Amino acid sequence: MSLKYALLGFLNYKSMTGYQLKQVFDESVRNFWHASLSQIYPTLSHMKDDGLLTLEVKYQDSSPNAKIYHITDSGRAELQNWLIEPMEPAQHRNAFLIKIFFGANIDKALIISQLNHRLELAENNLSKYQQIRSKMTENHFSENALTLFESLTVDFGIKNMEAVIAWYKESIEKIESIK
Amino acid sequence: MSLKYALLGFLNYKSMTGYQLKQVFDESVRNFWHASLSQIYPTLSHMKDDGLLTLEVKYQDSSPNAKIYHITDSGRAELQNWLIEPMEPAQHRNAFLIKIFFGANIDKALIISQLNHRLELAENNLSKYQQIRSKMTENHFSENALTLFESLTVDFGIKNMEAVIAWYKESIEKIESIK
DNA sequence: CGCTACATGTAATGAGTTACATGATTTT
DNA sequence: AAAATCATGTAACTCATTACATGTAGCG
Repeated sequence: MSLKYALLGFLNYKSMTGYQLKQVFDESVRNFWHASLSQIYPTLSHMKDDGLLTLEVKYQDSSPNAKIYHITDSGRAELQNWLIEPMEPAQHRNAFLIKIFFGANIDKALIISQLNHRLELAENNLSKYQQIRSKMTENHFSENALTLFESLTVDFGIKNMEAVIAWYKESIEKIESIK
Repeated sequence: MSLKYALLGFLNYKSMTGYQLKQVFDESVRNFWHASLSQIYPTLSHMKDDGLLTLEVKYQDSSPNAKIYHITDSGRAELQNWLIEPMEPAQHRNAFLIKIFFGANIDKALIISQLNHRLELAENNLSKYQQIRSKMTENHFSENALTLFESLTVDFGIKNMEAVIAWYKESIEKIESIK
């Protein structure tokens, strides 16, 4: 369960509500980690039970009471341990490659159009990531440890999109050239 | 549930037992899809209930009876539909990038050693994939539609490993250069 | 008048992992 | 004698998605 560690990471920077954590997720790590509110809320509550967080309730008239979570020493230790301890690379499943693997079963034009669709999406993603990266450079991001690491995750996205874009293009050509 | 479609894909080529399907998986698509026997068996049984497969029991003395599954017309149609219909790209989670994102919280040497470990693994994977690819070329693979698609999945793995290897190397350099 | 933001959850379902259970035959 | 191969499963658990449920305030 890495959601736990991502939550600890953000709460280590600043105490927040589940709702705010969702926003922070969506602004920063959405491209490689996403979590819904209906997953965040019970996870926070469970982490509180485990002593990783404490809860401060802020009473409000207009909205339901906001539950502000604070990281505890125990939570900080848990985060540290997770960051320090090496973990084996996850074996990602790729359903699209299953489709490609069995691609000979359908008309090649139908595969090519799916590849083209994904090529377009990947090109959009790439330019989105490149824009994020440019802004980081403008803002003198990645000149200190704190921001360097954030910029590396964007670089990962860029490298990845470049690789899949090249693969989409080559694959389309190869499939077109076969009789 | 893509396991279902992967099973249909293989059973479309040849009728098999769950045990044999596991072997076929491990020999061909393991690098982008893996399934355990304890997941395959109930899935096959469920697919049979749904009319996608029929069951032929082969009585044996030495081992438990082998259950050979055959794809039905309905199963073939389901496979076709899935192959034809476009699907949105999955949003993969990457726990390691979460670690990198919060990397400033720990000693940089501990991050670098994790990056180096993964770099080594990725280089091993790359050469493994390249060997598979060479054998395919030797065997005149990828000269017809049936084998071309299989070779494309290997090319994907190669492109991907090359990209992450470059990222690992750049990241290590950047982290080392920061004070 | 409807949409978005704020703010919280529960319940059901699906997908996958890990542990447990059985047992003969063949290979090292 | 131990390990691998053949061959089947069940049960408990984790992680994540989707649907459902509630309600105010402010903006256009």
